[in-house]
Amino acid sequence: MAKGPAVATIVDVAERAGVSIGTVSRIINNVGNARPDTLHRVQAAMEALSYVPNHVARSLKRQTTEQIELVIPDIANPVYVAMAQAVQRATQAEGYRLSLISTESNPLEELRAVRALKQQHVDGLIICSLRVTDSFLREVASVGRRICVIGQVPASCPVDNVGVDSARGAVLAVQHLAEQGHQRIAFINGPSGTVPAEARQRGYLSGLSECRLGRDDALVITTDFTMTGGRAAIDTLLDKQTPFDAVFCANDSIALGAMLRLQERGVRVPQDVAIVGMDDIDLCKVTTPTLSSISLLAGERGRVAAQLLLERLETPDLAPRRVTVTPRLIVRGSSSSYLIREDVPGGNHAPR
Amino acid sequence: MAKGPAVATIVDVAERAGVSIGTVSRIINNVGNARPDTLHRVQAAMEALSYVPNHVARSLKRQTTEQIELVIPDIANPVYVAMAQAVQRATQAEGYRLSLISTESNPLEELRAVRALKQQHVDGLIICSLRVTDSFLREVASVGRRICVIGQVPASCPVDNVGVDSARGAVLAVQHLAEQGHQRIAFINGPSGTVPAEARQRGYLSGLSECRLGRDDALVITTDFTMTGGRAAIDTLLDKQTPFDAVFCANDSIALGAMLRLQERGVRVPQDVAIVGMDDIDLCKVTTPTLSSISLLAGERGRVAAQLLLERLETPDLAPRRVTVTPRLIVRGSSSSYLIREDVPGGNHAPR
DNA sequence: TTGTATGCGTTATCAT
DNA sequence: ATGATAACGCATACAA
Repeated sequence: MAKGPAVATIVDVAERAGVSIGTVSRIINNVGNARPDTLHRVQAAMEALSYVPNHVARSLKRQTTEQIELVIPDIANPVYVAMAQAVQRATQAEGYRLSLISTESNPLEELRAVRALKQQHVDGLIICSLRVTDSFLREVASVGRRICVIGQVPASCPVDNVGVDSARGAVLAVQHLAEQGHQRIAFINGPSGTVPAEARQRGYLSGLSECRLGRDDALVITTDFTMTGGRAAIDTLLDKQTPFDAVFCANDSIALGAMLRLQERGVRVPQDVAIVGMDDIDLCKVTTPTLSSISLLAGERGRVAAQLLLERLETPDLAPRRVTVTPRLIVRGSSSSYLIREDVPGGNHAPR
Repeated sequence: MAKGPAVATIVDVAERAGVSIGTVSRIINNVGNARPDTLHRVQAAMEALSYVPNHVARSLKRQTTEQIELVIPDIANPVYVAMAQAVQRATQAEGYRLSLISTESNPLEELRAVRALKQQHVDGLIICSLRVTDSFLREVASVGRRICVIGQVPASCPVDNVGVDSARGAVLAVQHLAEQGHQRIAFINGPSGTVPAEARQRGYLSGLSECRLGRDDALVITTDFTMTGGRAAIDTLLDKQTPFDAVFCANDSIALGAMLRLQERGVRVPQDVAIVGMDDIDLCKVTTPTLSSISLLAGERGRVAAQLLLERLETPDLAPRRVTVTPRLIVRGSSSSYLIREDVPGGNHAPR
């Protein structure tokens, strides 16, 4: 199925130009010298036949595809989009083509991607996985070193990886809210069982104790990592009648949904309830009020991952390296009445 | 640079199993029959060497990569993401791998993508281009038929393509607003010069005349296809002091920005000003109020494009086909006070 | 049922 | 400076 059309090969060019294929090949890759007239004849032949080198054959011979694959869990998530853009910039600059695969968190798709590397389909692989299972790691290990994992991998797994201390990020959020004078800080988390959700919960709790705030399980809600999830969580929280004066959300989608729902139900943000999200997606900058968030530096992680992979492709027997980036707090209107919105001159947030 | 590591080939397997490479190959592709014991020996050898077929060599021999490439202008735009997801589903179901390229509207990148097809890198190509230039079309034509263009291509270009009548969509928006009793309908358009912007402007104008509404150039603003653009446009409009009771925005990002800015400046949506956007991105469903929009059926277009391409790969000498989808009006809260929000039970939009 | 040999389109190593 | 030829790893037509 799906054979390509007949197309000129290097043999055709050589024939038409009346030279050997060796000569043509040398000219294509401009290695060695060619006499001006043969050069000219060959170029004319290439033009006439509109010859273009077959990349598959070239890859087979050179044992290199000049292609890198990036695997992300969900292309609909702006965080991974930012990551992809950073990776693309970095790899493209080095002359590699980047192909992007979105697995929709389907482990089978992740496997397919790793197999593409085994099959020499691509030179290297950057994979961002939410659930780093043992079988996944075994697969990764089996595939050699031309891989870089974005996410948490156990120290025992000798593979390049770049992670982020998201628990630390959660601590930052809680600290910030506490500093603003909030005492009862709710936490809307994603589905338990995923690595990110666990880490954020840990961070939330240790943030509370660092700030000497009491823990109240009624303030912790688990939901989906979506705006709809955030809306629902606020309804649950409000209907519980448990008072709260701030919410930390495990990602920005939740936070956005939560903020909208609070406003719909007549709760003012940030005056009545302050909100901090996590991921720092672009949308944070344009809502009313703008949304404070913990940046997990998705773009930065992508950039670093690309760099690690590119270095490894150059020098395959480097020792495995592991990089961890530190989250940053981005304060905006949803957690600070004193803040003028950063992007729109003459914003609408008057001091308290 | 970047050679792959040494890995078992079919020769190694044959040697270890004590059979010929022909036999191994036949077993791999389970064609013909093999005696149980040889089958077993070969499988054992493959296991032991953890053999995996080299996809590049296979592609060269079979003249097929089983890979399709999708080229979109901007991966940060939810519309293209929806399109990509649809294409991915369709191609994956047929056993093709999809690799996604985002050109950031860089014509050079589009060229690179088309060249990948020429180089037999991929079996087929779906490309969604904003500015369909002559040189682009020449390139496309030169590459054979294994391509499907999403967007407007002149009838003279014999290539599969799927388009959408976005002018018609704009008419729908204006008609709807007029039916709601609005008389002075502003239009916030994207940068002039792009094909989509031109079409939407045409549609807006013919919508006005169809509804016997006067045209007022003061009500037409040109800006970026972004939320920030929408915000700025509203400021311009409001400061002009030209009255208006509705806004049609050339895409949803603009519409979202416009709605937020109106609300910030104390204008109620939809009571004071109604809004209709275009593209129907997911975000429309979760704002307050929800945003009416014209769906351009991005997913549908992706699905159809994939189908066209797959059919062509099966049957290369089909005549070129061209499909045009018809936009749909999606009424939500931003243009209808009577509407209860569709996604949240007990929404907050009381009848007028 | 299995083995042998040739070619897919390039590149690279030899001679010339 | 150029030509001939052997790989790259796999699939297949043909022979055994």
